[in-house]
Amino acid sequence: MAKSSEVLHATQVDAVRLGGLETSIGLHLRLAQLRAYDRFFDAFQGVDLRPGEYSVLWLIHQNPGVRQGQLAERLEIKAAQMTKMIRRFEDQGHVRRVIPDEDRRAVCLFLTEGGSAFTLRHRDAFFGHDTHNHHGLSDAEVGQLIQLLTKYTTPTKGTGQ
Amino acid sequence: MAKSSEVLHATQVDAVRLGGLETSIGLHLRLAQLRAYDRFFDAFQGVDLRPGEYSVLWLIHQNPGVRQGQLAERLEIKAAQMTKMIRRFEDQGHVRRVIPDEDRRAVCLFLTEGGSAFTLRHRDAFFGHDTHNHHGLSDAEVGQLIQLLTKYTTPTKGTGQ
DNA sequence: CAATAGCAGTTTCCGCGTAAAGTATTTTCT
DNA sequence: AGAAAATACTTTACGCGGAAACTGCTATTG
Repeated sequence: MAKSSEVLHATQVDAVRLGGLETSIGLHLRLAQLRAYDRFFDAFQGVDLRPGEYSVLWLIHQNPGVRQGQLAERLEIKAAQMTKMIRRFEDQGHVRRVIPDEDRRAVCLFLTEGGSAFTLRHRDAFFGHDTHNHHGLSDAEVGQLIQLLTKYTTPTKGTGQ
Repeated sequence: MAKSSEVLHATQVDAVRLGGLETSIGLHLRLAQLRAYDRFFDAFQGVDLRPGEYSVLWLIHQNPGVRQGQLAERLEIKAAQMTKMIRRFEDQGHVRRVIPDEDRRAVCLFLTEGGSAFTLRHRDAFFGHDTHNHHGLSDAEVGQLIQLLTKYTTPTKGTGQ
């Protein structure tokens, strides 16, 4: 019965005619990103953290004193969203905000001791789920995929074809 | 001055040490999807439509009478979200909902005349932005990218790695 | 054929992500 | 130096997207 329902299930999905949508990069990107999310949450079960949040913690760990705006720009997170995220991290005791004397508009970010421990504790969960064990893709394929995504994201202006 | 600020700008972004994040598929997928969104909105200037919404209209156009659940499953849109989207389309006069006698729980979807015209009118904007003119990627690269994304999204279970 | 389980879709509630406006500080221009 | 512009972030308001609970209909089961 499980089998027959699965077959029926597959039949229904395949029954939808895509009419050209099957070659839509946008749709494939969406579906791929949903998988990436699933895998992240599998690796971070019960931790209540999102991929973007771990990325921010990791970058602060790698760049102590980095400014919010630099992280926002690099990760293409909007400034408003970054403010809220950092506020949450501050409330959780993971991140410390420092207003530098050199420019009192800016905010420099540091991990607390607890935040650093947290970040390192989940390092393998994050990079393991994403950098290694790429769920069916060989290392070469991962390299190719990243290269193609980068090319799609950053159209070559000067050196391009 | 524009030039010097651009240089400074680039310097700041490059100053962020990624520490392994540069090979994160998840991050690259996010950045690529943001570009796909940008390009869609460029192509649909002033139309107030999102990629997922056009996809749904297109699939209804290709599959008159298709059920909400089938679209939701194929596009991995949650049922709750699909309900709201279809409601909006109905309010705009693009889509007609029909409860079939064969199963009065279900909802079958049809484009109205206006909805069909709307969908066809923007067909090139959608497929042009996404299927052709892939912003720096050759046709072969697009094929490769889609193949890799598909493989990432749907890990081969039976045939193994 | 009534009771139970399952299904298709809807409603409610909540949080994230964004745009736009606001605040405080620094830089530029004259 | 003082006015204007730019910068770095914050606040506010709003819509989308998701989880969970709910409604109404259909299929199963004893």
